[in-house]
Amino acid sequence: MGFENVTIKTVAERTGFSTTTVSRVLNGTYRKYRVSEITAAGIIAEAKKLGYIPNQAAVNLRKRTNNTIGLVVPSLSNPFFSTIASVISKAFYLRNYSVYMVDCDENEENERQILSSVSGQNLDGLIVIPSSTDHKHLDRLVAARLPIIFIDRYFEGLPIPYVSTNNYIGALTAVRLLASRGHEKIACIQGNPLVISNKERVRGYFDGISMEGLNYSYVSGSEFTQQAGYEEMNRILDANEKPTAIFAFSDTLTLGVLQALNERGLKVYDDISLLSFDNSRYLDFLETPITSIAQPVKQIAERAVTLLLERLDNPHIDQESILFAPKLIERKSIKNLNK
Amino acid sequence: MGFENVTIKTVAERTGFSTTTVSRVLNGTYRKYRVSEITAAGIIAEAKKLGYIPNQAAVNLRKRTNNTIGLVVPSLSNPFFSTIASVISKAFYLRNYSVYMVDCDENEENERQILSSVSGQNLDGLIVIPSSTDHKHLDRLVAARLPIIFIDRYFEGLPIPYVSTNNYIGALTAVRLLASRGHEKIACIQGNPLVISNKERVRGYFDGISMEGLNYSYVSGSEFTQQAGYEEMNRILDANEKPTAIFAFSDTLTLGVLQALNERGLKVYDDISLLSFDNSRYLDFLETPITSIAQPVKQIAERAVTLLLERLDNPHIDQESILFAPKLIERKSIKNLNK
DNA sequence: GTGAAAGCGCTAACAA
DNA sequence: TTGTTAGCGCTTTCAC
Repeated sequence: MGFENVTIKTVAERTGFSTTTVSRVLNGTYRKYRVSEITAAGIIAEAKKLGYIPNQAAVNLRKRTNNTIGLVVPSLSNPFFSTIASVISKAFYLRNYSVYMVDCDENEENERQILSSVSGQNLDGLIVIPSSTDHKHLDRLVAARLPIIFIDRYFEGLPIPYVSTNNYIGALTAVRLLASRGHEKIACIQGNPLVISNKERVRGYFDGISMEGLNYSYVSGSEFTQQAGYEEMNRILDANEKPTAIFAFSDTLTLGVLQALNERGLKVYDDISLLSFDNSRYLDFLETPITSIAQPVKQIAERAVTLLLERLDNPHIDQESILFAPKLIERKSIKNLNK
Repeated sequence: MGFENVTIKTVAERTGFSTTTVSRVLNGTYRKYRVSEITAAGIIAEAKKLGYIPNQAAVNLRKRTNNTIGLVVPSLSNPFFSTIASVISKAFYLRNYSVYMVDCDENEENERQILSSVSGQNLDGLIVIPSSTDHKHLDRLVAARLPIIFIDRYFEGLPIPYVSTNNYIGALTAVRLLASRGHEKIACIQGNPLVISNKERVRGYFDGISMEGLNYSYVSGSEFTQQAGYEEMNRILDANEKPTAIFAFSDTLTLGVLQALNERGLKVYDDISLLSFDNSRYLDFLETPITSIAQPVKQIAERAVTLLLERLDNPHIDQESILFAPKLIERKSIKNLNK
């Protein structure tokens, strides 16, 4: 830092007590050792006067724990993830935990590296929204019994609790709603195809298609960005067989869809129906308000916090994963073709 | 962690070299000490086999530095801040720095506490978007010569470089544009009134009003949230003297404005003109696309990174603060009253 | 080219 | 009620 040389030793010398006593007082365990209140008060006063601040590295090295949890997210520039990060960060702060947060940029290799160095940080636990397809790089951490909770994306082979939305039901609901309005050609634009939340939506999409006995299906897309949505939508509009409805797997994708539509002077509802995932606040105010599948983002984040906290308290607790129910928010982007 | 007992000592025992040599090899300084390549290769191989991961707490304690920078943000749930956080996090990751990120929840007291404990973390530097009005709690860090960079918000009394948008010019431009379209009653809805970026916008607003010789002015608002925007807009609509144009200081506020308007069946442009700050992507696709003042968010974040990195390299460098020019993005939310 | 030894600041047995 | 002592894992001076 700079001239942070005030240590317990300094305080010990100035008060005439041993470093042990000073340490006990200053880390709050002194009652347990029945240090007299008067001694404690003196030490605390002196520490304050000196501007003593405990060196966390020393504490960490000694106690082999940090009061810090790690939070690994794919990308903070995606509102879905940054909202989660915000909730988690605040929740742990309130409980005197630090959060060591890393943005993987939706990149598997980054995630691997980050997680491989994570054990060097002596973290107490980890909340991760994986960017990765497999979990080899996690196995070591799991074996070391580091408490981990997954959000949004998870690995079915791993005995690690996860919290997410029931994406399958969400997509199924979406498709069936569209079908009930007479849509027979429903195309979907996916995000990251490697990730389970996306895969589950695809599965729900196909099951919806087959339940409804439709014989058109179309899935494409590669990542959850506006640019990708834009490109995919253009591809769809350039194809021979055009869908009557689009199911976009996120609002970032939706923005790209709208961009493509705009450029061609096409209107949501009149020219093509649209349904999205995420239910961002602004959907209400769009030219055509867009029907969407909402995820309970805050609940998801809060549950993850609870789970990790439980686990920190009791490392041997048995925990259940949870898939929250998505919620259909109807607006005005779906034309009724039943006439 | 768990059973992370592989230390340099383990590696030393297994290879027959001293911990000194092992340390030199494993932290990459061995060339300097002319350790033979063959020794190095053997040690590296063994370390890899053992799954050795350096204990950062020990490194930190010994070297009194962390390769970690702190990032203090008001709230990750605000897209403006989360975008910045994303850029910064990725940039430092690329340069092998860890980022210790904290969300203050736009709360002064939180920030104070966070910053007071920060020196215990042995951080190498700090990027902060302050939530606070004064800088007393920063003085100690400044005195300790900890490299700090401010983003968006800053303190003029402090010799700390900042990077932000020229908010004054942004607001001035906005008001003058509105006035040039014949608007004489322009109300503005502000965000956090304590924060300099907001204050500068207010100043620009008032200067615009007076330059244009208008005699109506109205400023209210308390925080950068949709809810606040909604409440303020309702207040405005319930007042006797109604403005013809609204200048909202962020897109989060804008959403609240639209919500209030929607509820009353009022239309942007036809019933009231609207201009916002932030230029979110979705503004293009709103029922009435909204004219906005854009901030170069990524540039801001990247410049902050560059400044801090420079400072880390050379602690005595003299650095310039910078105010980026805002950019007016015209859309269709401003009616021309000059007829 | 390699190693012995000291010590970063803190905590925790163990003693008294 | 308080203190002595050892040591967490690493780096670094000094020595050879």
